[in-house]
Amino acid sequence: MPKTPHRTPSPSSSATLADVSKVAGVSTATVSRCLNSPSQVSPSTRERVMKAVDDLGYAPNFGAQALAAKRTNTFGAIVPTMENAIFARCLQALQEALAEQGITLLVASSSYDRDLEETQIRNLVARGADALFLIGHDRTPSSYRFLQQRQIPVVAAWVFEPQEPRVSVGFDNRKAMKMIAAEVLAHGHQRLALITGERAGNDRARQRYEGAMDALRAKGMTAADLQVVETGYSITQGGAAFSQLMQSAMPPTAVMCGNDVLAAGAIGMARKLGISVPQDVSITGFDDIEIAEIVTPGLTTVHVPHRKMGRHAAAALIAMRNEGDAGESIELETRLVRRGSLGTAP
Amino acid sequence: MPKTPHRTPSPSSSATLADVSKVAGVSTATVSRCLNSPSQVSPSTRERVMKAVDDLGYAPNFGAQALAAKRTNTFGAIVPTMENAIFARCLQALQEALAEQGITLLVASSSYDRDLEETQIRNLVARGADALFLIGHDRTPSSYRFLQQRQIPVVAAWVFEPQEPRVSVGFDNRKAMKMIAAEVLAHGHQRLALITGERAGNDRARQRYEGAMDALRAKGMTAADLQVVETGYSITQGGAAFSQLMQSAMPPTAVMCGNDVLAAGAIGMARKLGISVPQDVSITGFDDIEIAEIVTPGLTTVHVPHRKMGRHAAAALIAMRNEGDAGESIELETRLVRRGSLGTAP
DNA sequence: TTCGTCAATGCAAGCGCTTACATTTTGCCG
DNA sequence: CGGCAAAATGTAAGCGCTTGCATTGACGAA
Repeated sequence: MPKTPHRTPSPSSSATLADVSKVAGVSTATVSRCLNSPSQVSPSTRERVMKAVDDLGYAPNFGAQALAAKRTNTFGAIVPTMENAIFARCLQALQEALAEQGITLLVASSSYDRDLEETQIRNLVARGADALFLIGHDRTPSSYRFLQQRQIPVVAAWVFEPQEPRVSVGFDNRKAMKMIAAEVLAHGHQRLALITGERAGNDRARQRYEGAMDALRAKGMTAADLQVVETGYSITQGGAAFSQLMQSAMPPTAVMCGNDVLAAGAIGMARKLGISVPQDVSITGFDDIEIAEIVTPGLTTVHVPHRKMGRHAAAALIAMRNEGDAGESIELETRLVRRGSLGTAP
Repeated sequence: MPKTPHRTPSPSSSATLADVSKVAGVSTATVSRCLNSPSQVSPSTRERVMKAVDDLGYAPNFGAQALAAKRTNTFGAIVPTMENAIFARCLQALQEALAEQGITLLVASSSYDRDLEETQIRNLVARGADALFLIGHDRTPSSYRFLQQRQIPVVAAWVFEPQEPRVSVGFDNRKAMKMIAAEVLAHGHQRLALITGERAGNDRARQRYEGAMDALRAKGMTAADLQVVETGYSITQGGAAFSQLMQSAMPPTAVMCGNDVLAAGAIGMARKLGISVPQDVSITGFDDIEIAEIVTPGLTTVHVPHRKMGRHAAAALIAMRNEGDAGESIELETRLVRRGSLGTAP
């Protein structure tokens, strides 16, 4: 019997396959098969092995497994933030859909920072992510170079750009924002403002701005007619931006917000300032996350297909990984949700 | 020159250390050192190696690295949900504190399900997590057995139980809930209700219930005086529970909620039902997440030290891993936050 | 010039697992 | 019972990386 060079199995430290095999009196190959394709092992052996696994509290070492098998069944997702619920429902759906196929999802957040996103991309890929779910198309060139080099399937959500070569599963931000801006204009508002997150490095924000402008231009208005405040992505910052806007000499009668989080901040601040919505000022959001329904008044906003994006992205990613498929972009619809926060101009 | 058995570096597939070493004309050891302890390598070599790394888009294979180095510098965190912001700020702080020490945080969610949590624990440990951050103490015995076997440092947050052997960094849920319930009673309310998430498998929820009862008992009331609705953990379910409560023959004048998410749902539903808060009914929350400030009226709730828990947990976990330290529980303070949702009994 | 020293580098043995291939066992048929 | 195919199991070669130890080469001192 050839001696195995492994250390003796110590109950208080992590057991290895070899430890299990020794206890069960079989080879490591048999243990491995027992775990990965039980049908190849005789029931009696299987039972013995499983008992050893249990006794030793054995759990496979993921790194070693990935190294040997060259697949991880792990996908990665990087979203700009996990501090609010904007991407939560979509991620949840993504995770559920992947779990059905036995795929684990690893999630990281980039804090709306392209460099941090690049780090996270490398991180997830190094950890063996077979495919990646990202938000938007706006990232560093080196991120794209890296992804390209490693041939990692990638799907971008929250955008839809058929002319881009990258595959996206999402919606047309510009069109959607134009829709809600047009609705605002239809309510007779003339003095308009937009609170947006930082647009540099965020294609969704830029497109939404453009969408708003599209609606204004259609009415013969120009960039000068839209007061823009660019700020961070938190509720608090939304509130601060709103307060700043309302303190100007000629405050807007309608404040459109780049997302529901900023809008919720604005509504909260309005209450604090004693400004009533929508009598004194109208406020609109974007995304239709749960908070939009909770605030008073409810937020008039753009509903985006959170769960649908997650599901379709999962399907696309799986196809791309399995079939080596190049992947195809999918456009999903958005729709206007009318609640109380948008009223006619005073 | 000894031939290396590796495949030729192909630009379109992931490069390995060996590929880099070949391109740079050095040994794999040098490349490895270049990446991990650059000071050991001469500047000229370093430069050459770095260029090769860059050209090839090389990124180390995490699994192989962990396998060889026997440390991952990765910690894991499992929270009950990522669909709302309850744990977000704490996780953020945890992540920041760990990042300062060069540690990566992997986050998973258990959907308030103990079995799923066990799966996630095994998952993260298999992936090489050196230490784990968990919520509460209520998990399957086999989870504890597993953790014990692998000697993984664990810190539980959101609870504080000095009598438990497990280390926790958090606060006394029972005391905190007693505090807010006492405040409700002090406002003259007699007909009370509690909306709570499922208590089985959730020690925080059970303790909060007990805390509420403590306050009632102190006034000579009994379990019969507290109408309890147990439901899920979403905003929607909070709203539904509230609606059910208000439709009873003798509706409560104060509805305490197990957390701010449920409370926000209740407030939203109140508006929908045309019930005014706090004139017709008072509502209280727990946790003091951002949403508590945004809803109308603002939520009277218990502020918990989100970021502090994250930071202290990080420190404890690091100490436990490095010094083999057993770890010590830390109690943090909560405080009552009075906003508009709690008023005097009608 | 000859050492000794030390910084820079290379060599090669694993880390824990999977899997192609080789070997043994089992069950059946003639 | 012998013989054979199929089932069960074992053997051993890596997967990509780190690191203890050996080797090389430069430089200053003797």
